[in-house]
Parts: sequence; C-alpha cells; structure tokens
Amino acid sequence: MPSASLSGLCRPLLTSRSMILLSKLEPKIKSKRWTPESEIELLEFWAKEDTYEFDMNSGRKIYTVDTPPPYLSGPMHVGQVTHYTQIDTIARYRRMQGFEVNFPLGIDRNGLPVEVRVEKDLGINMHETPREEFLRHCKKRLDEDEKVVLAGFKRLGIAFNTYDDEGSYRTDSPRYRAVTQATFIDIWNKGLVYNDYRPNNWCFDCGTTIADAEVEYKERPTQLHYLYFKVEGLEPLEIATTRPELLCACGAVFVHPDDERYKSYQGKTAKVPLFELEVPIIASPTAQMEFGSGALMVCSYGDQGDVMAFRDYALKPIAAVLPNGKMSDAACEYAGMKIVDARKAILEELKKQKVLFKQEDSLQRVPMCWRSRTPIEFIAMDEYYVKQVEFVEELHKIAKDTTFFPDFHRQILIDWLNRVTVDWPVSRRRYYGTELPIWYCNSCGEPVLPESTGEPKYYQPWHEDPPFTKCTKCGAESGFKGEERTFDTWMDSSISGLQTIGYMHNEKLFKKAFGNVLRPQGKDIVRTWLYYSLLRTLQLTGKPAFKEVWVSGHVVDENGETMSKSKGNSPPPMPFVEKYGADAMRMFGALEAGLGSDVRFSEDRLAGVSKFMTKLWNIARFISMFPVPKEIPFKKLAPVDQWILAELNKTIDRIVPECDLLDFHKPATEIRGFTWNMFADHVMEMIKGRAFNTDGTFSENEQKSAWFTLHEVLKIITRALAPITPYITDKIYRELYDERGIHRQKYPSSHTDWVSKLTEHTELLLQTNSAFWKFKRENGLSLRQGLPEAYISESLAPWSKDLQAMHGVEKISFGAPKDDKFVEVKVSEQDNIIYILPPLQE
RNA sequence: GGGCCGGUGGUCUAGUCGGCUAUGACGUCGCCUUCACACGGCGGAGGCCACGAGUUCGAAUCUCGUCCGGCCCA
Repeated sequence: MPSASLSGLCRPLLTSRSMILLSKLEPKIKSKRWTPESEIELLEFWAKEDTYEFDMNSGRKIYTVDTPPPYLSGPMHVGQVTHYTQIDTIARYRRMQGFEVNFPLGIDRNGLPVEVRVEKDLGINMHETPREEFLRHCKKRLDEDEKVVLAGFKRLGIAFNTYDDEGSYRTDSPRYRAVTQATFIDIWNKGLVYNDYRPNNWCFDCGTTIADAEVEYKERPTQLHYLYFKVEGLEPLEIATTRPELLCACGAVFVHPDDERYKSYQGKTAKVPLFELEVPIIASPTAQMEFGSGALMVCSYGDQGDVMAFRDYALKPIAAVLPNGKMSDAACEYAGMKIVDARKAILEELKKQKVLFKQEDSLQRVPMCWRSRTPIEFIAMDEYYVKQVEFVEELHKIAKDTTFFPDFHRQILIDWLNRVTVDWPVSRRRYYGTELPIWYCNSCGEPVLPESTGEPKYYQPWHEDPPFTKCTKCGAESGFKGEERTFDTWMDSSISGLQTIGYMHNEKLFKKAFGNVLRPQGKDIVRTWLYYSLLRTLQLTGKPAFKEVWVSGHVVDENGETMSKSKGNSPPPMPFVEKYGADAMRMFGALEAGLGSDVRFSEDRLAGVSKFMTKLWNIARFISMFPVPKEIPFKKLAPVDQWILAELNKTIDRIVPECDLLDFHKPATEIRGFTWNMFADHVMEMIKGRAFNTDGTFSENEQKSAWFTLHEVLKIITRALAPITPYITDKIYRELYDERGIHRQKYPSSHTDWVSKLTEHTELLLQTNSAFWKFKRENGLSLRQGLPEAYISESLAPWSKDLQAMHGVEKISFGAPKDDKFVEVKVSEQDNIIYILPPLQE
C-alpha cells in the first residue's frame, strides 16, 4: 500500500512536519493498473443504462450515422475492428457535442458469401437443393456468425443506440426487405427499370450476372498466340490473340485505319481458321498498332471492348460459352468442353494445321468477380436493369456539393462516375437475397408488380401467390408465375441510410432526420456502396443522400501489405483486445494514421499505446488523493495554475477543429503529448509540493488552487479523450466526478478567458527543469537531492515557489550570482543560464 | 497510359500557405527501486528530410523532372 511507508516522504534539505495531513491523503483510486478486465465491468453498467439510446423526440438535432452494416463472413479481422472503433469515435464525439445521435446497429446478411460458405461447408449445391431448405441453412449460419460479431462489437465499446433487436436492423429481415421491394416498385413505376437481353459480366462460380462495380481486374501472365487468317488475293493476315477458344464466335477483324501494313486489307473479308467463317476486316481506331501484330479478332464476347465493337458495328453475336462455363454448339466438335480444355484442344489443332506460327508471353488483365474471386465472362442473359447513366450528371453535382472527409477521397467517386457507361443490372440468379417482387401473367407473360400503398409488404414470389388476380395488361385471370431471381445485394445496402431514418416506415423520423446523415465507410467501397446509395436516394427522393461522407483507409500489416487470411498476415484481433484492452486498440486506431491513410497494424506499437492507458490511470490515481474543492474562478487561481489551464486551453483550441473534420489522429496525439510530456512530467511534479504542502510553505488558498487545477485538467483531458477511449475515461469520471459517467458530458471547448501571459515562458520553464535534472544527473545526485541555492531567469519568478519545492532548492534568486561557488548550467536551446550552488559533500 | 496518396533517425510518424539547431512514439544505450506510475523518471546516441535541377537572402516545405511504393481506373 502506498501509505504504508512514509519514510521516503522527507526531502533531505526540507523538513517534513505534516505527516498527519499526508496520512489522510489516500488515493481514492486504489489499483495501480488499468486492465482489460476493468473494461468488462463497465460494459455491465453500460448495458443497464440508456446512455446511448436514441430519442427522436428529445428536441436535440438528430445526427445519423449510416454505419456500414458489416457483412457476416466469419469473425472480424483487425481492419474491421479499427474501422468500427473509428466510426464509434465519431458517434461519441457528436453525442458529446449535443446532437441526438442516431447510430443503429445494422447487419448485412444478404448475398453470396453465406451461400458459398453453406455450399462448401455442407457439401451441397445451391441450385440442386430445395430453396427453402437452402435458405434455412444460410439463416442458421448467419445467426451463428452474428453472435460472434455482436460480442466483438460490444467488447470494443461500440456505442450503438442499442444491441436489442428493436432499434437495430438486418438486411434480410422481412421489414428491411419489404422496404427494398417497395423502393423497387417505386422506381419501376417511375419508369427507371427495364428488361434487356445483352452481354454482361457473368460469374460461373456464382451462376449469375454481376454489375461492373462488382468486377475487379487482376493482371495475369498469359500466352499471346499468333494465327494466320486467310484473305483472298493477299498474304494471310497475322492475328494475335489470347483467347483462341473464341475463334468460333469471331465476328470481325480490326486493324487500325492508319496502319500502313494493312491498308490493302480494309474492307475485305478474312477466313477464320478451323471454323471457316467469313468475317469483315474493319478499320477501327480501337486496334492498337503496337500490340501483337496490330490486327485483332473481335469475338462475342472476349472483353468489354468486344461488347462495344459488336454493338457499334451491329455484328451478329455468336455465343461461344454457355452460362455453365462450357462451350456451346457453335464450337462444333469442341461443344460441351470446358473453356480451358477447349483452348488446349483448339491450339493443338491449330498447330497441326500450321495456322499457329508463333507464341509469346504476355500480360493479361483478367476480369474477376469480387465476391468469388474467379474469372468472369461476358454472356448475354435476360436481366432487369436500373437506369443509372442518365443520373451521372446530377451525381457529379452531388459529389461536388457533399462534404468529404478527407476532401481528397472525393476523387474516387468522381473517377467512378466518369466510368459509368451502361445501366445497372440488378437481377441475380441467387437465393439468399431480397426477391424481385414480380409475377408474370400465365396468359400474356406481362410482368406485374404489387401496388405500392400503405405499409411496405415483403413478397416471396417464388412460393407465394401474388396479391392480385387480374393481369394489368390483358385482364386475364389465368394465374401468375412468380419471379425466382433476387436483387443485387447493393439494392438492399444502398438504402441503409434511408432505412435508418425511417424511410417508408416512420415518416415523422424521416422528416426530422433526412439531410443530416453521415456516411462513414472504407475507400474500397466508394464505387459500390457510396455510389449506389447516392444513386438510389437521388432516384427515390430527388435529393443528396448525405451531408457528410467519411472515407477511411485500410488497415495493413506492419510492412504495409493488405491483410488477408490467405497471406497469413491477418491475426484474429480479439486476443489483442483481451490482452491490451479495447481502449488501447481504439487509441491505436486514432494515433497511427491520419484520416484516409492506411493504418499499419503492429502488436509492438499497440503494446506501446497500452502504456498510455496505465499512465493516464496513474495520473488519475495521484490526483484522486486530493479533495475536489469548490469551483474557484479562473482569476482567483494561483498564477501558475492559470498558466496550466491556459496551456491546456491552447491544446483544446488545436484539437477541436480537427475533431470537426472527423479526424482524431491529431487530437489523440496532442492530448497524449499534453497529458504525458507536459502535464505529468512537468506540471504534476511542479505543483505536487503545493498540493501536499507538507511543510506549510504555501497558503491554504494556494494549496486549494493546486487541487482545483489538478482536477480541472484531469476532467478536461478525460472528456477530450472520451470518444476515443470510452472505458478508462468513463471509469475515472465515475470514480471521481460523476456517477453517471462521462458520455453525456459536453466535449471540451475553448475558454476565451483562459489566457495567461505566462505561456510566453513555457519553453524556458520546461528547459529550466531539464537543466536542474541534467545538473543532478551529471553530478551523480539523486533527483530528490536538495540544493542550497540557485539563480534562475527573472521571467520564471511566478513559478519560483513551485520550482523550489520541485527541485528541493532552499533559496531561489534571479539573475546571476556574484559568488563563484555557483555552477553554470546552460539551458538548452535558450539564451539562458541557471546557476546552481551544489550541496556540501558529506 | 491516366488519377490519387505517399517516400523524414533501425521502425512508424509530425511538420509541407518557406524562416532559428526537424516533432513525437516504438526500439536502443546509460543512470535512477524519488512520497501516482519501473507498463515509470531523467539523460544520450541515431536523420546528407528518396534523387536531380530551379525559384529564393533562406527549401523537408514552392516549381519542374526522375526513381521507388501503395491503391484505383483505362
């Protein structure tokens, strides 16, 4: 126990008279360490209280945080942990600013990943399993994963309004899906949806069409094959291709109009080897003269360029590849073969016929499905499309007018908008998603949708009768066939921001909250989640979805590489939380990088951050020894205390503008620096003597002023840190100041009257301290060792009594001594010298 | 090929509307079990601020170019 031994309390050269007073000063805070276990105790408090509850009728301005509903795909990784704690910091900050924060827990459960995992884990195929049974498996799996993720969120201290079902949302709930469907019916009625048969990105693995936004490109080494195409009356044309298996779907040969080599070929026809097709030779500027031979074959559909070429030149497409990934009848003897096998066989035959005359290594950009990570092909299917091209211009305007944090990440959205050239295919041939609410008339085939009146209703056309009996087109009552497809999951998640504020189910809330919504998200889903959200909200409401968009970087490993399970550099995060605490983890996320930059995760550095928690805890423990005096007006405080509060005020002035940019990097750094390097190392050491007042050197007012100041500073730094490290700050507040905790307190703001002329001398003061320490160290004296006399700068006169107590100096004078027994110590980086009379040797 | 971001002691980072000797953290070395904290205190070592040129009295900071890395897009 700290009070058990008082022997060390006497300064060698100062007498100690007030042992009785000291023995009364026991720290209110007993433990010497802040531990992760203490966090768990607090969680129980929080669960019982309604600190974070959302009350739309509170009268405060509503601020909505449209959190990314995490997609459930197993336990969280380090990146998600950091991401969500950063977002939570924003929510907590806004709450402390006095907003009524609407921050609901949302979970995204629709879509492919769960289907894939169920297929893999149970060894079943989605399309061969009864639909209802398959959906049951998915739901069960999601429920299990959800428990783990929610426990993780809770442990991290994510302050959602509630963790109860009521007040949270899940994208697969009937209520959520009902709204997704209602919004679809709405845009359908507005004429923004159409059906079309056109080539699109097809993922074999998922067995469905996907949107451009869901395609990622990977570079891959491949072989470039040079083939002869016969041309009547001329030398055979040399064609370079990476996709010989598509020969049977060749529709044309392109050469560049300026290419002298092929001038005479333009307008003629070429003969496709093996398949004996006659195709036109077309001059097109899209042909790159430098690539391969400069002549290329255009097939339906090798890539996006081929799709455009077929459209532009009205060529008749031939489907070479079937949706099941096998060659079609067009491939003649190769029909039914898988693509890779067909390629091999075709190359062999070409070689045999001496049509293949050269092969070289090349690089190919392979389009991949971002969910299944497998290559896609362009395959034509009937799909529903949502018009987006005609909204691009207006979206550009919204992109320009919406506030981005950081501003430079707006560019990701602009780049994407510039790329949007085709409409958005939204129908998916999958099961675990929101169903398209469409039935087809058995008599005329007309698609009929339910009417959109009243409370949105959830429809499952694949096993439900329609809510109508008569076809709107032909009037027949011959029954309907339900649509079997589901929506692209972005159709669901793109309205999370609207759902959160009651769109179509709580008009009162919607009216109050729309227009003050923050979208926080990672930079990797700007072109999907952010883009679609803006598009859909514009289509539905005619307005911008968000007031503010916050775009964060990624968490990468210590070497700056993306973390992934397959690379083995993605350790599970929760053991770190158990070891160092959620606050340390959260502080790490704030300290390690500015907003928008990538955060490098490193356990060593996390361990370093956790030391700050201990430091803060012990600062509070020390201060908890002293009573909290009644409020003392600033002007009545000791000049030194005014100086401390003025310094703190300067720090607050620097951090608040950063907080308002939703970037807590600098605030975290500044507060840590002030707390540790200024307050603990200098200020506390300096006014310790006055706070204890062991020998009655100071007046009662001076002592109380010290107590008041210590507590005031502690209150302010804990409140300034509360959004970042909610646990330790709340605990300190509960122990010392307010049993209701810290999280409904106001965030510190600048006190215009907290100014002190003494701040001009801060640097000199700190360095004078260093000079005393340096002197003692260089002379082999203990830091406790007293000194008979010293001369310091006159500017430091206001601190002289505190400095005397701090360094144990019997007598302090200003200027320079006449006596040459004094030792000169240079105050580093200052044009200043202090003079110290060394103690007599014993 | 285009866009965005970045390159600062061993590692990470602040500073980047030009201005004293470049900030802090982690690590490292030395001293100190001092009355909150040894997960602490004090002190030290360690940097041609990626490279080259230019503007300037003065450049980590501004301009141009080069190289390297990351991400996104064609």
